[in-house]
Amino acid sequence: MTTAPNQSAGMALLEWYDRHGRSLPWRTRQGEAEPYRVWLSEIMLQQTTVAAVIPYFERFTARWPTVEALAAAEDDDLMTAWAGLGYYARARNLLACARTVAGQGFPRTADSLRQLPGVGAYTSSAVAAIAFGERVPVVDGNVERVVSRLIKLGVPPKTAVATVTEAVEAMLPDERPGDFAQAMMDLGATICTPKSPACGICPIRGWCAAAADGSALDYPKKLPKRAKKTWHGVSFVVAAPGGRVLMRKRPPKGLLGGMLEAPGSAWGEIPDNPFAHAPLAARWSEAGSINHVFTHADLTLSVFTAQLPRPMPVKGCEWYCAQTPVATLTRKVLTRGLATLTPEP
DNA sequence: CAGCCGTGGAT
DNA sequence: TATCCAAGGCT
Repeated sequence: MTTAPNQSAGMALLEWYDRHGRSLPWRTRQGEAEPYRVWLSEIMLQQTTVAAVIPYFERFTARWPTVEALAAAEDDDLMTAWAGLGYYARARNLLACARTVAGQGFPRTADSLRQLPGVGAYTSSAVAAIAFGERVPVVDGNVERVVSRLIKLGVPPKTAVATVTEAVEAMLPDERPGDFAQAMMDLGATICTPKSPACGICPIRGWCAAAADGSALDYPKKLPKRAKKTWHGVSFVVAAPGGRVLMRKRPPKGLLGGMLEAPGSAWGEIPDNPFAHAPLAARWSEAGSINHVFTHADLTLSVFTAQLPRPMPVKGCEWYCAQTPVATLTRKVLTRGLATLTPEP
């Protein structure tokens, strides 16, 4: 029989964190971190790996060193800087949030942070704990997994938020709530991993019911996964001299909201007449197709391409530099189309 | 509240 | 290739 997670486990975890915690660009060595950097990193890290975030974080903080600087950014510049990172609603919320906070500083409690756009239960508590030292439980995916194993939680953690939160509160030390939150996440990221947990070197295995009977891989219990849709569509890559390419801006909300794309059809059933969706009359070349995986759908786009002698006005579209940062899907389409126009030897 | 919302890396 | 999944939030 193991001891249920308690404050001693929390303190053991803090000692481990002091020796083995990761060094990351948004972390400071001692004391409270800059709220701006903590908030920015937490938004970027939503459902996004540390490795993917780091270069974006470095670029953002170099270009916009303060929340006031970020608040003064143009919408298009912000979206362009975010291009490739995904979940673009985060970028729109980021800017709205910065403009709300600029000049008066961030709210300093989880409850007040929670009112900001794009800041939910996790992010509000994480920023409050890490940047302002509020003693609140922080529950992310890592913590859900760690706790599921500690107490052998028999249901998916999303369906037992109160139980998970109570377990974290039971462990929460009196001091250093921010370090404790980051320690839990580091433990989940480096020791208590999804597929190969290193229970043998875990600093809190003495409190872990799953480690005690070798059942860590049975947790967390998973929700049944839902079926994916398959979408089809057509895209048209139109090039003009000077490295120009024709694009349009997607509607501000929804999938890839506010991002640039090559003109073409809506996505769904296979279009019966692809050229009905062409932005203009031209001699089209087939450029093959590209595949793209969204969280909830697989997309296949047939790409057609044409070269114009010069840029000309097209309703609903504008001409852009082909190197403009765009969402990954659009980058795939442009690359495919432009490669067909200028084939490699 | 279950579905929507990106992407890239690991296995 | 298929699948999972990574510091979630919104509706």
